[in-house]
Amino acid sequence: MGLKSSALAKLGGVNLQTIRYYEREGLLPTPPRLRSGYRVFPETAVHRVRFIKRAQELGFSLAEVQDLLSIQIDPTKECSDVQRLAKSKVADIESKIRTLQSMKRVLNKLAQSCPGCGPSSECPILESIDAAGAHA
Amino acid sequence: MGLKSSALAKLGGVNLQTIRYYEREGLLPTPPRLRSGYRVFPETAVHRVRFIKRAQELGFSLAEVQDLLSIQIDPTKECSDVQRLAKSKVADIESKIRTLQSMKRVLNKLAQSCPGCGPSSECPILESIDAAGAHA
DNA sequence: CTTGACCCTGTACCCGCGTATTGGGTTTAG
DNA sequence: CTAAACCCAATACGCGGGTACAGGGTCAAG
Repeated sequence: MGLKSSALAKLGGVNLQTIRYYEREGLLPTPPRLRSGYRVFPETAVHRVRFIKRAQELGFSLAEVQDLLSIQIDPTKECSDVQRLAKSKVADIESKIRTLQSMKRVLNKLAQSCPGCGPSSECPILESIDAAGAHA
Repeated sequence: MGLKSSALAKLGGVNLQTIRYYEREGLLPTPPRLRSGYRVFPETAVHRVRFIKRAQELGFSLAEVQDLLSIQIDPTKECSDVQRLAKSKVADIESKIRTLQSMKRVLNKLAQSCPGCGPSSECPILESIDAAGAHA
């Protein structure tokens, strides 16, 4: 019963150092210790580690994961609080997507303007980056 | 004739420190110095600084900007080399977009599954992140 | 009793891209 | 002549999310 740090790391799919890092950052509750000083985590900590990793995959920063966790724990918090965070993260992601799409659009236009042959000194791509004018 | 560091910074729209940083990183050619040690950049350096900033806006890292610049300078390099870099950057961006879109899709599904009311302890969003199973 | 596998703390380091600070030397206008 | 405004080099710091290393204690098997 109870997991030592490296067991938790293994089960959670993360590095041992990461466990300690998460504890320092307050993402994992401070575990009790054996008289030797060894940490003993409850089994539920595996759950917690996986929660963190999965929330990260959804685009949440560790600070935001903190928020999610504290909402989860605080009984006065509501589902709507969670939903608000989720929606704001979606907006966040959408804005990143828009930025990337505009980069892609410009790059594609540049790539098309280039014949793909000839000396680089006359490459329209480079010239166009050089001539950095107004470009909606 | 010739620009001192801070003049170049102003014209290039960057911080003075950034100019020195770019020089250290080899993005700006080593400028000649006055006997006082002051750098004197040619006017064309403004061009260079703007090139760097614009390439960054298109998603290129400074290391990649290096590549672009060395292609631009090397007369044996061809337009096709530039085009290759541009296309691979587009692929790069597309992959980032796909990742973000999949995050967004999952988050939206989660947000929809949440009634927006009730205690956070029963929030389907949190439960779903918790239950981190296989999720294409 | 020793060896090896494990755990601890504290500290330093990594990535990219700068920015700030400290402690000087220079140049120029008044 | 002096003070402001500028330049220099070297170094440290910031973000986010870890990772590595050094120098120790601990625990189980043989």
